[in-house]
Amino acid sequence: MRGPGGGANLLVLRSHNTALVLDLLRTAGPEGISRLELAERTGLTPQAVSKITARLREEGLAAEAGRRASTGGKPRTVLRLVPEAGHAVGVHLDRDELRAVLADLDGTVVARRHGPLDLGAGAEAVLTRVASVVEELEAELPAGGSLLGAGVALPGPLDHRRGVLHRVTGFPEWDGFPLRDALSARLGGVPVVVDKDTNAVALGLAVAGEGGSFAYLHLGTGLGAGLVIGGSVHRGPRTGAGEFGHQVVQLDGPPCGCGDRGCVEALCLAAVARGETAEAARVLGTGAANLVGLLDIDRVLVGGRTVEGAPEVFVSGVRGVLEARARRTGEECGVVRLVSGEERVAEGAAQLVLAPVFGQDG
Amino acid sequence: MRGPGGGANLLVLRSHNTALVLDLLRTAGPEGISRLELAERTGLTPQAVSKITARLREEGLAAEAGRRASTGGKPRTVLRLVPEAGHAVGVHLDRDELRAVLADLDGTVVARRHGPLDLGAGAEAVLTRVASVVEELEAELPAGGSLLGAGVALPGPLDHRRGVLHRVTGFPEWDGFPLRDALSARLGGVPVVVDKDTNAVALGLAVAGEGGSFAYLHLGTGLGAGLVIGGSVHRGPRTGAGEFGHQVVQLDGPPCGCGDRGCVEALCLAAVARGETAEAARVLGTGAANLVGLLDIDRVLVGGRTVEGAPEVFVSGVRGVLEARARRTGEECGVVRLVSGEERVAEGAAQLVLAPVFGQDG
DNA sequence: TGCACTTTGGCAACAGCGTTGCGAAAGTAG
DNA sequence: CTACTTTCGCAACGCTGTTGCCAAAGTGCA
Repeated sequence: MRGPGGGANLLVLRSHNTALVLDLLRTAGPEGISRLELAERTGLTPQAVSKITARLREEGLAAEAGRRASTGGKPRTVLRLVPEAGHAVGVHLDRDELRAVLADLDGTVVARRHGPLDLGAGAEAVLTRVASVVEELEAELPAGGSLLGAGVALPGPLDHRRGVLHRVTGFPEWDGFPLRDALSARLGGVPVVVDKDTNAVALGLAVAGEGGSFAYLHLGTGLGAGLVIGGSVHRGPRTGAGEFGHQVVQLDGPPCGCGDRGCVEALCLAAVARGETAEAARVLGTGAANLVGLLDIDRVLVGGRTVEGAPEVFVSGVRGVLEARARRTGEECGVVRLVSGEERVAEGAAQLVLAPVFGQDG
Repeated sequence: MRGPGGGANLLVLRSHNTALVLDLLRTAGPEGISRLELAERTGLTPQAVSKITARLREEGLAAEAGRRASTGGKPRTVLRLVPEAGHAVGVHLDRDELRAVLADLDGTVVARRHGPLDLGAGAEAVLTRVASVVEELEAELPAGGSLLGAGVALPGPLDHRRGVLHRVTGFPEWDGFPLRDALSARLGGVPVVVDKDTNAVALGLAVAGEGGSFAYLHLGTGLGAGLVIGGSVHRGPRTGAGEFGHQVVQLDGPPCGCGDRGCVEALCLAAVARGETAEAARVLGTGAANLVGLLDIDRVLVGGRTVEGAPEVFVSGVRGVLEARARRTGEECGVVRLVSGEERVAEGAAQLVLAPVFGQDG
């Protein structure tokens, strides 16, 4: 909670606490949560919570949802988030495919689009395509519903803060393209947020309740990572963090496409190509263990097309390396878990817009 | 800025803004800073700043320090921090040496102690020694001065949050020793903070104006790191972050004391032992490049006894690897700089107590 | 020397935040 | 039906930063 320059005034205070309450309402789901419980969880007084929830109910963001059983007195009134109070579009641009979802405040997908895409067709063509998909989904908004914005997730390294792409691998014409502003202009001023696909997935996981600090490692045609530290996505000063794939784990090893030698990505994919999946998993695990040691994160999650090919091998391989390390250091081991889902990136992209409402990723 | 559970009330708001103003006063140094400048920098209104500074002056933490030249109107009154309003003791426990300093709010050292130490003499003996040194320094407080607390920095891995040591390398009897609470009890309740030596150095650098995100790499008898991300020391959920030395950069490489193979520490120190300093620097640089890529940090700083032996070789070696990586990724290179100073760790330890006053590391 | 102007910064009134005191509402227990 | 417990809103309050206004303290020009 901080305004421009770090100073906080009463408006900042209010939006901070409001976002906090909204987040607890969202986390509680359809069963809802009582005012007193909100007070306990936030550390605010019950009366403050009452005022905040009264305002939220007036604005249509929250509503009553029945009552709890009595514990000897007046039963608690249960409140819930009204998910239809706001929507966001999430777009996943891959090298050969486009997926887009319309999600409500709760993150629930209420409409979807998908089809082939040629990133090489040039910025203008892709931009037109994306804009029309967003408008199609906007047309499916429930009556009276409003679109908070559109989130776009795509591979290459990019500047999240300015919404500018650099070096989308294999497509030099995208270099320096101001995707955020261009798309926002096409959409008539609708707010647009742009981020790496791995960051979108990591954000989606964080919002879905994957607490604390964790890393999402994505092994597909390349190897990337999304880092969540203390509940928020870590992007770094130049928003280029998460360059996991070109971490060197074999000094003077085999050359990598990036120009260096012995990168995790090169070693891992080469092992996969040789059919040595277990070795690939061990290499991946070594990189993960380095990450865990440096940042002391709680968990590592692995995913991506290549992992899907042999999930058990990758999970147990990475887990093996991490557990061996944990036995030496005495620290709790970062647990490894497999995840999947076709629309995961698009849903995470929608969260780029939704999460700030709940005080996350703002 | 957040209270228990994340909820923020007016008290939290006030201490946040007060700390912000105090930090700007500290940063401005003896020349001071005007109210209007404080308002611009914090984003608060001039009137709010006036109220905050009035309170600080009443409490003796701030004072007027002359006036600026007029720019056509009433000249600005300049305010400054009163460094004597608070002091902290910083203690550096090394394997064979103890250094302690008494620092004022500004971080200026006003008294010092140092002498040999035997960490192997056991917890009780060392505790008595440390307590007496702290009391000696407390006696040197200026008249009316108060001691805010004592910060203790030492090598091994430890639990910063609970103030408990684990595995001080080579001294198993320290395992699980609750240093913070034990020392605090000896000192009659004076607040005590405990942290790794590398974290103390990193914090000291951050407070001294080393902005943004950076890593301090310490190469002495071992290899450790202190990470600062976005202005605050990153310790991780279990406060074990910064295990830089046992990052694997050579799969199946030579065995390390930790039980793994190909760790940066082992490779680096082995190269030093062979007299191949340039190779040691290249290995260190590779580990640093991995870190820079993962976290997208701004700068890397290297130090420690081994580095002091051939500073130019290490700096240029690490810089070479980082610049080569930057040429490939197109991202700005994390600059490498050499630092030194006998009391640096002890000064940083004092900042473990002082920094929270200024809203840092709290 | 005097007057107009600019800039700083305090005083007072204010709006809005969470807090406290109190009482109505809505249950259970006997 | 009565006593008790628990929830939760209303009203008054204290404290925050904000706004409107004016005194203070300079410069610049006639």
